[in-house]
Amino acid sequence: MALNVGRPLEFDPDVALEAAMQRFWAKGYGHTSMQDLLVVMNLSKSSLYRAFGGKQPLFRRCVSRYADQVSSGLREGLSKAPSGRRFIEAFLNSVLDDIKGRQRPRGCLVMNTATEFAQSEPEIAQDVSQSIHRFRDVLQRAVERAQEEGEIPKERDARTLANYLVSSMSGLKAQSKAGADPKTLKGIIATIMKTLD
Amino acid sequence: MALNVGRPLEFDPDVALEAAMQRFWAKGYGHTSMQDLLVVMNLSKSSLYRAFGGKQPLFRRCVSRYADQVSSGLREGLSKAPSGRRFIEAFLNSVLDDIKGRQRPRGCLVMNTATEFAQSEPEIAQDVSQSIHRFRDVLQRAVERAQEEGEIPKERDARTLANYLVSSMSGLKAQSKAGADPKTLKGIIATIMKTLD
DNA sequence: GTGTTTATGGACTGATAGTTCCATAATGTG
DNA sequence: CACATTATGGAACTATCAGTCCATAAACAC
Repeated sequence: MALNVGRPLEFDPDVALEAAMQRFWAKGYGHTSMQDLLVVMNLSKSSLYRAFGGKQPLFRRCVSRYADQVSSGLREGLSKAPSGRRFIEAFLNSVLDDIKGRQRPRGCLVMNTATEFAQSEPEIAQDVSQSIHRFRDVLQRAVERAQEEGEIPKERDARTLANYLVSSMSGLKAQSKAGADPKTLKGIIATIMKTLD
Repeated sequence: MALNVGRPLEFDPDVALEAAMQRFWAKGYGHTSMQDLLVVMNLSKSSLYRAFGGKQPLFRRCVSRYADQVSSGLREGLSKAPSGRRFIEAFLNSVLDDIKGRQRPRGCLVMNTATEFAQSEPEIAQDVSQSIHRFRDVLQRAVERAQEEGEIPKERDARTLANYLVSSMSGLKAQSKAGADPKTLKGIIATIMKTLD
């Protein structure tokens, strides 16, 4: 085995990846240049290419990283939530955090990617689809828990409601990107919640 | 007045604009190059710049054109619909048309624009916001009509429900762009419709 | 210290981006 | 038939794009 051979990396790949992810999240794939990435990741061109392969491979790793963070965040949130229904409410309300203290809402990196590429890159479409399924699975468990807790009627189909919640969240984030004010968003959220009765 | 002076245009601006709009709709602003536009609009670079001013001015006219077409289409659909509620149902189901007979769903040009620019260009943000308000207004009238027809409870706030429907439609289009299959979309639509009860 | 391996910085490349400019062409006017 | 006006085609321009290459540097093995 040839481990620990050669000059060691001068940067932390995890830190660099996080910086790249934040950039792609804020500006999208097309509007992020390699120059942008080099600056925020604070490394040289050769290092970036050697470590990450190029712009698109780097982007896919960022999307994957984002999906990991979000879905594990959701799982943790669900485990700590007082009830399934309260978790769903908090989940929807999180769209308001995207506006507060930020000049431009970033939306969800996965859905932004879906919109930007729209099935034009099969590998990316695959990544997107898989990430969404993971989000959906957590929400489905939340719905099932809420049903056990008597806060959502048991006769509703949990899978369908989970898909509905993912779709609703996409819509909310789209509205916030389009400039909707918090009051409007809150009205929409309340309407979505009413669907669960 | 100096009308009909000079060499006449060799192309129909309306036809050229429609072609550009279709292209921006299918590929987004960033992924559409001037070269693409020259080909689909079938005119020379100088003609494009002289007639439309450049890429961004052209894009804004395309978005405006799209919004005009969609909102007048919605108004006509509402006037011909058997009921307000049936119109809303048809409106939501139209997301399925975006998939049928097309390899890549295009979504809604206005929401795609909102996602791509996310308030980074104030003028475009303004265009987007105004277009969404126009869509919302038609849906609000549909809700009010449905309320008069007894198909939606009168105590519901029509404006809020209209915002909810716009948001829901954005979510549906995002899901279709992310590769959701028709069965999933239909389940989401049914859930949205149930909200109106 | 020599050799091997990997990382780094910076110059370089070819392609393409959006835009400008100018000579030429086509119209109506006087 | 000039003249003013507008449109067209294509070359030229500057900037920037993503990506490659190579000489040099830093580590460990022997």
